[in-house]
Amino acid sequence: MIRITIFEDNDPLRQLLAAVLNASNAFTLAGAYPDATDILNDLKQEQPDMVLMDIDMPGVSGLQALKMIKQFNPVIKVVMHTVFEDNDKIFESICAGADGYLLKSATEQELLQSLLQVHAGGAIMTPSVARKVLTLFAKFAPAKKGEEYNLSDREKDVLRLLIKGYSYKMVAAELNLAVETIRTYIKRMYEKLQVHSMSAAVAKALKEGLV
Amino acid sequence: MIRITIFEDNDPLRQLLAAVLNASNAFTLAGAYPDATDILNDLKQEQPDMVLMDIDMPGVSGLQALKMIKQFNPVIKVVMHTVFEDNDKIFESICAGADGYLLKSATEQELLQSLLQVHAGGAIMTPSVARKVLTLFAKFAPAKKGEEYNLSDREKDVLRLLIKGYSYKMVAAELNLAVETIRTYIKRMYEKLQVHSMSAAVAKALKEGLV
DNA sequence: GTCCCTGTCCCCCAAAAGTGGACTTGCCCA
DNA sequence: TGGGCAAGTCCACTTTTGGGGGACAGGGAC
Repeated sequence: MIRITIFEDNDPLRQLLAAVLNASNAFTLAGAYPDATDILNDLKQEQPDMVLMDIDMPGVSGLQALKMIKQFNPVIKVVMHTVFEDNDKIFESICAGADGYLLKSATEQELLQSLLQVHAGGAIMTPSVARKVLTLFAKFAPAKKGEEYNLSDREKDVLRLLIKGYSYKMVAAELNLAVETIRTYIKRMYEKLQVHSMSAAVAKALKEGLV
Repeated sequence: MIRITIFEDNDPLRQLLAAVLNASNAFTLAGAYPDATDILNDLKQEQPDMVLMDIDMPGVSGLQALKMIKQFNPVIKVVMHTVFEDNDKIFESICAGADGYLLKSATEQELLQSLLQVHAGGAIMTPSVARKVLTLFAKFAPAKKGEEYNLSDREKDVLRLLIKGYSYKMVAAELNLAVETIRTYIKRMYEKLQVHSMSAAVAKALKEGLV
């Protein structure tokens, strides 16, 4: 039996969820609270395997609660539960280590199914949320690799060090080369990248995912 | 009826998929191919609403095919289909705009269900893939932690321009200020960021999502 | 009121960065 | 088999930065 704790400020909904989970033969309710004010104590006492967390709660928000849970014990799976598809909240939840993001519009079947899959080590999102995640992802990550600047190995070495804030001297020391040599690498690199300063090169490298 | 085209080099599997899709009353098979060598022509002739794409095919890979489809017509939904949970391929697929990423271990029910949800505008991933995506996401995205450097508005302005490769002079010109003023901002900023060069400041700003 | 942060400006000076050559070594290739 | 060419090594010269000072007005904070 999977021990699960619910945080949900809406009384009827919380009772419904509790009933649904208790009725299933896979879950046993460890606890059900209308808010997360005393969450750490609740968790310590009940030791749930997972938590179903409403995002919008008075007092401690679901997001804060999520962070506290993951800090307390990252093994506890946390599924966020909300009516809104708010990009920022989705984004924050994911970054805070949420294991799932379900809309309240999901059916009981879907909910149970999803919770089981999370317990099995997966992560779940309703398709509309998944769409947003993928969109966000594609926007954030795509260090577009399209541009190929043909930097030589040495040039990339140098670039990596520049990104760490090294000066010509420090790079030279690090690579056991003369400073003058470094100057040339950088010079040629600037030509390839079409920049004229370290900061521009570093910015380009980080933004386009070179190195 | 949703028009769908299949690319799958494994003959029995392709035939099975075709049969399953044809048997459902939601889909109609627009085409089924063992490879994507002539994909653009295939798409032009059949005008499918969506594509189920095997990733590992001889000749044109599923990844390449995905990119071609999205370039040809981004409206066509593409669901990637594979046996492997390969991080790189997941990553690339997402960045190339895939609308879903299904493992071949999914049941027929799940497959049909998922394709329907994609057609409805969602995105789908098997839970294990979703887990990887979330992990990648949390790693890639915004290291924007609580680090607060208390940069003033002007300092942030300057920082933004430095990231664009501007020199002190250019920043001064852009903001209609004396170069000496810019020097002061940058000096104070360096102290706050605890760096000693433009490149280090730019790197820090980009890595930690300041500005 | 005084203290401290911001915004604006100034000087000086040493160090670092940016640019223009120049030389050697390989390697590709015609 | 000699020319071209990218990469690796180095020097000289000019500009830009970085870090050290100060100055002064306006605004909150205390």
